[in-house]
Amino acid sequence: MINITLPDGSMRQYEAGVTPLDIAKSISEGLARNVLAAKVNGNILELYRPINEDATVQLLTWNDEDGKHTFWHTSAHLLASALQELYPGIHFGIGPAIENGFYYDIDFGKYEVSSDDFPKIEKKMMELVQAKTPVTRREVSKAEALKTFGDRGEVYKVELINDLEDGSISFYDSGNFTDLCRGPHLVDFSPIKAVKLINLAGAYWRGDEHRPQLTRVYAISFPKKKELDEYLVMLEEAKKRDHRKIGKELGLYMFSETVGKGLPIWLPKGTDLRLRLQEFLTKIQKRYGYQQVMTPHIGSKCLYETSGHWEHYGEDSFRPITTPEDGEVYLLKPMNCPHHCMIFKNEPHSYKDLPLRIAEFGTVYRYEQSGELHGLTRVRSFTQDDAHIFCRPDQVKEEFIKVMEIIEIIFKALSFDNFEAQISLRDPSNTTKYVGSDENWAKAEQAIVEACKEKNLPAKVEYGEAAFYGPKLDFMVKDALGRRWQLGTIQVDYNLPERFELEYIGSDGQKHRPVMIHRAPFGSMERFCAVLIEHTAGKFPLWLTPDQFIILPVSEKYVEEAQALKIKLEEMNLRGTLDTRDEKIGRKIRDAELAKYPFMLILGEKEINEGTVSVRRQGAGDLGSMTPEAFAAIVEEEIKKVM
RNA sequence: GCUGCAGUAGCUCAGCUGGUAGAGCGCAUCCUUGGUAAGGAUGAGGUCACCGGUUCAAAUCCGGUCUGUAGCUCCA
Repeated sequence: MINITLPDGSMRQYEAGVTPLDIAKSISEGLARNVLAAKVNGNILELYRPINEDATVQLLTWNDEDGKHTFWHTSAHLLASALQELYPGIHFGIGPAIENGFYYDIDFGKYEVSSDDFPKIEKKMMELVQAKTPVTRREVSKAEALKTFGDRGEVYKVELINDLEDGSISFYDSGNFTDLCRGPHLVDFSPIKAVKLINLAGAYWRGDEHRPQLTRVYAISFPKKKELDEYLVMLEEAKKRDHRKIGKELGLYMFSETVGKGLPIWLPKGTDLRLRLQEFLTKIQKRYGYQQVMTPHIGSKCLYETSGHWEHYGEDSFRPITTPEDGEVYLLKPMNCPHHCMIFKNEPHSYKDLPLRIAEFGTVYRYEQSGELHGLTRVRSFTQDDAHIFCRPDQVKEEFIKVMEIIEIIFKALSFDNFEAQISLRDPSNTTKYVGSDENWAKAEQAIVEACKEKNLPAKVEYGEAAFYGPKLDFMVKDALGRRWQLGTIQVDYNLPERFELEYIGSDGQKHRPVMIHRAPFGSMERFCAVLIEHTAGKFPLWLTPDQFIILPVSEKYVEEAQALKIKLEEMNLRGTLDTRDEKIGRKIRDAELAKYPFMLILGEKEINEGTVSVRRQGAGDLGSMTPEAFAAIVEEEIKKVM
C-alpha cells in the first residue's frame, strides 16, 4: 500500500500502481468525470499513469490553470490530427497551449488555407472527438525518433529532436497522428466538447525572422459548448470596447500620418479627460509631500551617458539631435529620472530633508518598432505620471506604503476593484548581475514584502524578475471583462544614485548615498486612458467625464432658457453642454445616449413653468423632474462615493 | 523591422471576372416647433492612400512606397 496526500492535507491509502483516475473515482463520481490530469509530486501526468510510491497528488480539472493547460495542449494535438487528415503531407512545427487556447504552427506547403476553411477543420476535429480517439504515450529512443520523423520529412520535428537528450523522448499517438511531445495529455479527445478556430497568422520557425515562416493556427476549446459561447460573447464585447474605436467615436484623440506614426494627438475632449486625471493625481501627491517640476524634452547626450541609458538603449532609440554650428549632441528624453537626479544634485541635502519627492508629468520619446505600435497602449511619445523619491535606505518601506496608498486611492476612484500585485525580486542563485550592495537589496526586498503584508495586498513573488538596478512592485488590474493590464509600478533603484554620485549628509556628518524610488501609479497617461476606456466602455466616472450633462431643449423655443440653465449648473461646479439642433426630442435623446453623456436634462414648457428639469440617466432612462439643485446633489452624491 | 491582410466621401462600408464611382450616417439649406432612443425635402462633398507599369481603357491587374491591422517560442 502507498500513501497519497491530497491538497487538503488528507491522506489516503491505495495499492501501489494506482492511477490518478482510480483516486478520483474513489473520491467521487463527479470528480472522476471532470478530472483532466493530475499533479503528482509537482509533475503533471496523465490519468492513466500508475503511481508506485507515496506521493502528493492534486487532481486537476478545468478550474485549475494546469488542467486547462493540459486540455488545450491535447486540443492542439486534436487540431493537428484534423489538419493532417484534411491536408496530407503538411509539416508540423510546435503546438503549445497558451493563455487563451492554443495554437499549432504548420507548414502547409502547397495548400492555401484561409479562415474560410475553419468550419471544415472544426468539423473534422469534432469527428475525431466523437470517435473518442485515445491519446497514448510511448517512450522512444532518439535514433528511433529521428528515423520516424526523418522518414516523413518532418524537418522541424527532426530539428527539435536533435536538441533533445536520448532517453527523455516521448511520442503521443492519437489515431493516425503521432507527435513528438513531452505531454501530458488527456486520456482521449472526448472531454473536448467545443472548438473554435480563432485566426491564422504567420510565425517564424522558432521566432527567427531569417527562418521559414509557418502558418500559425490559433484556436480555443472548451469542455462545454456553453463556455465557448460565453467566450465568443466576451470577445465580441472586447471588440466593442476597443479604445481605438471608442476613442475615435468620442473624439478623444487622433493619429495623423503626416504628424507621424505612434505619436498620439489629444483632442479637446481627451485633453479634458487627461488633465482631470492629472489634476486628481497632483492633488493627492501634494497631500503626500510631492513637489512638481518641469524638465525639457531633450537632454544632452552626456546626461544619458552618465545615466547609462545611452549605453543600454542608444542603439534602439531615436537618433541624436545635433546643433548646426557647434555640433552639440542632444537626445529626445526617453526617461525623466536623469533630469530629476540633477534636480537632487542642485543643492546639498541633509538626512533631515529626505525623502525628497520630485514629480513630473513628463513626456518621453521612445523608438518602438513599427510592428509594436498599437493604439494608445504602445506609442512613441507618451507622458509618464512620473515621480522619484530620494530617500534613506531605512525609509524605503514607509515610502512604499505611501505610494501604495496613492495607487489604492486611484484604483478606487476609477472602479478598478480587481487588482493584484507582483513583487519582483532578484534571482537568489545569481546575484552578480545586479548593482547595489547585498545589504541594501535585502533591506529593500524585505521592505516591499512587508509593505504588501501591511497593506493586505495579495502579491505574487517572482524571483529573478527584478531589474538589474533594483526590486520592484507592479500593479495589475482586471478590467470589466476580466482582462489583465499592467498599470502602476514602484521600483527601487540603486544604480542612478551611484552613477550620478548623489549624496546626502547623514546624522553622523558623513556623506551617504540615497536610494531612489521610481513610481508611476498610472504608468503612462496614454496607456492608462486606453485601459480606462476599455474598462468603462467609454462611460467614464462622473467626476472624470468631459461632459457630465447635456441639456436637450424640447424645441428651439427653449434654447434661451437652456443656456441660462447651463450657466446655472456651471455655477454649481458641474460641466456640460447644450444641444441646440433643430431636431425632435427623441432624436436628441438617442444621439446623447449614443454619445454616452451621463445625464440628459430635458427642458420644455412644463419644466420652465415649474423651475425644474427632467433628468434622464444614460442607459437607465427617465429619473423624473427635479430642481437644478436636486440634480446637482445627485451628481455630487455619486462622485462622493468614489472620491 | 519581418510576414499576411487592408486602405474607396468627415465616419461605417458596397463596388462580380478591367469600361473613369455608390449607400447609410454626418454636414449645409429649407420645411417642420416637437415630450424620453432616428420627422421630411433639397444639396454640397471623392486625384478610389501615393508613385510607376500592363492595357484602347485601371478603384479593379502587376511592382514599389506610405499608413493601418493581426501575428512574430507563451518552447517538443
